[in-house]
Amino acid sequence: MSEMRDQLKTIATEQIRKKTLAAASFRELGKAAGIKSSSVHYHFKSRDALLLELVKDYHRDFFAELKQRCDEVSSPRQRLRTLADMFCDSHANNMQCLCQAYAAGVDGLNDDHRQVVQAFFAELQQWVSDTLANARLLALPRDELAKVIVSALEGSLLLDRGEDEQQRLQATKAWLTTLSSL
Amino acid sequence: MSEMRDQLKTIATEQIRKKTLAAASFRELGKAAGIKSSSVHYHFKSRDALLLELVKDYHRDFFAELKQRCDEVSSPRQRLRTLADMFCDSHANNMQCLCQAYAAGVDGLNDDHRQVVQAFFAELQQWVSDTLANARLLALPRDELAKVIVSALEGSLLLDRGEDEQQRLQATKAWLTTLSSL
DNA sequence: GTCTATACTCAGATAGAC
DNA sequence: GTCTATCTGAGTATAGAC
Repeated sequence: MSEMRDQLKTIATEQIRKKTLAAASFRELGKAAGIKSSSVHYHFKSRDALLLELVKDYHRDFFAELKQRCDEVSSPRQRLRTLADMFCDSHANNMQCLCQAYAAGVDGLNDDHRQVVQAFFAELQQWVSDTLANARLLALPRDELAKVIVSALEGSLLLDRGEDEQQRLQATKAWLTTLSSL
Repeated sequence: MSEMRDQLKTIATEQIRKKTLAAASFRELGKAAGIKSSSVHYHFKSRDALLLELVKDYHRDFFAELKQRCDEVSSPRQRLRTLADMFCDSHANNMQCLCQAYAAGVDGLNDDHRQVVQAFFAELQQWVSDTLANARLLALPRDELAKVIVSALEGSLLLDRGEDEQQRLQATKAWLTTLSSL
């Protein structure tokens, strides 16, 4: 992979997360990287192909960071807080979740895109469910509770977008610590 | 208000909720209504003005329906289920929440838009908080729990988008019934 | 690898005829 | 109210020179 190629992907991801899916145009990417849009086509055969790569990279990088951050964290409660902190950090950097941005913009997306986006959410739910494995007294089956937790985190990040205060994110974080005898 | 004007607003809202914010262009609206895009400008002085009106109408209509649906519902638990059902119905109609679509597309929006969108979420949180007023044994202050509930509902609707199953919506709905001694 | 040039399509917006 | 015509700008994409 060339450096320019990686740079373009970095810029594209940032544009989408800070603005919208539509904001990552070949023209904008080229301008930000100092080349022409026609040159961007040398690196990516189409915009669809680029968008697909971005999700796959995001998926990989997200879980790499999550696992790294949880390396020394043993308690389920602390692991959930660590996950919530990743969402809070996104907000602090004025970034939405890439997959959530894709979900909101589906009509320009094909089946491949939808599939990888759902794969991200599914793995996130699985991670949360695994984290809850040793919890007792849960009001719901842990697979179901995991779906609620992921929805609440993604929803909080989206609803707090553009606001200074993290009112929903902090509420969700507080809620996570009350879930059970973790 | 002319009929064409109302028709254009109806079409625009549907386009945004079924597709994306960007899908509601003057050209598309005109085509769907059988007039030219230049004629749409007769009814709305700018796209920004149209978008602003749409949120205000959505806000009004959403709470009108919510209150109507809750007319004969007394128990807090049943009221929360009724709210969740409105989100499930949106999904069944392949619609996202208008305000959530706006939140995901903020970069094309101005301060006026952000303000009315946040007003919608704030009122929804207030409604949920009021509904929880008589609940006991909540793990969080009810204002905080209300934020989590709204985030979970909005997040569920978004993450389930494009999927046949309502896996997150149904999980969230089940969770709502477990909250406390409602 | 990057460029210019080009083709096509779409968007928002306005002027002026009817 | 709706039209045609037009302007400006942005987007994806390709061909071919360097």
